[in-house]
Amino acid sequence: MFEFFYKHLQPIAALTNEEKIILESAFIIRQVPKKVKLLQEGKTARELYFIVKGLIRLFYTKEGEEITGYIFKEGLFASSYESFLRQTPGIQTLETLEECDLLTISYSRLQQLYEEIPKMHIIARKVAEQRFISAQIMLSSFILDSPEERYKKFEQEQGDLLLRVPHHIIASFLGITPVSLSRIRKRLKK
Amino acid sequence: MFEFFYKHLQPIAALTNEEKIILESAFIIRQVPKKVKLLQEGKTARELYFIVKGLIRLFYTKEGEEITGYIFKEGLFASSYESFLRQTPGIQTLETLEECDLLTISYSRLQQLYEEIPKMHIIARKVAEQRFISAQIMLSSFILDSPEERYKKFEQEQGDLLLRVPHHIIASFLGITPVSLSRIRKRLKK
DNA sequence: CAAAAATATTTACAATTGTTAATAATAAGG
DNA sequence: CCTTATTATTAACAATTGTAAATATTTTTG
Repeated sequence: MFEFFYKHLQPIAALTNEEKIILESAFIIRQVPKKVKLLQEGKTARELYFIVKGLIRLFYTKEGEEITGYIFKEGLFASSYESFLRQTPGIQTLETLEECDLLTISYSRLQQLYEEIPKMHIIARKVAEQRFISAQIMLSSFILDSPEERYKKFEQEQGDLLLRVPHHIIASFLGITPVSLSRIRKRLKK
Repeated sequence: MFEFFYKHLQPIAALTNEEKIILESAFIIRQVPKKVKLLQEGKTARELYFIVKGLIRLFYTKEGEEITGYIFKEGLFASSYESFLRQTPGIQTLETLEECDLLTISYSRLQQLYEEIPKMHIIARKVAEQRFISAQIMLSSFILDSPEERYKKFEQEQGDLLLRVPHHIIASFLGITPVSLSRIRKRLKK
């Protein structure tokens, strides 16, 4: 369980054995079934999740519709960052798309960790930085690309998700309707 | 010049007089005319700019077209964050839209500042956090809203820019063509 | 102030997307 | 294994957007 965690932290910051022991006491292993809401819109995110196995999606609710904002996969820290970082209620919901193996940590325990393991600051900053850059790339794709181009890029970079995630969820992630996604796929097949 | 700077840092972190003196020696005051490129696509961003007066736009180049990704105004730190944070070449260009009064700092001088003023870490983190949240809000607007709704929100939140910035620049910022923006404005007038 | 450049709007048409509803295909649950 | 629920595709039509080109309008600059 933790080996996978360390493998992903390795390139960011090397960890000593002492630090690993602290981490293993701080993060709680949790198995979560499919379709479980980890965070409800309107609530404050109290936890951060490192995904060892499974998928979590973040979505907004608009006029009764669920509109996907992000799909977290293995090796990522999933959370509603706005809500978690500011400890205020947000408009995002988190839900598992598959059965998940998670490493969970609370906001308050994370603050302790910052003091116990100073290196944690670096890790947190780099993770946030990475997340920011990822948001920036997505944003630029919305500004620069047509829905069809956006789908093509998605296919190249996250094609595996096409097999794991219902297409109507991917459609809303790309900012289009399922109908339009289906048409784009048909168009590209030829 | 620096009063405006301090006024904006105040809510983030209070500064002592000693710290202010260091800041005043670290940041270089610079007047830049309109239409000056502060960063070229393909180059690495070596500087960060705090805007005291004026506007700077960030844009991408696609098939000869300049497509606006962000418009920085007074009180913001302008930069290509990806390129600046990672010190690697990026695809973003920065250009002044008006004559600007800037407080400029280099990447290396900023690293020194982190050591001279530990509080600087907090400021940097909060600024980055703010920028991330802003990107997240923009991103969600692309996923959730139609171009028309996006324009309405822009009008409410950044309406002042409609008078300061050419509309074709705002159009590309909203992910639409100038023609479409003109039609939306016409539609909403009634 | 006049000519040139930049910006904004309009028109006409094609392409794409949204919407709604029906149908087909697939997956899940008792 | 069959029924039900979920997901995916298709069709038909309306609305919106993109594209290209012409025309206004405004701003810049010599």
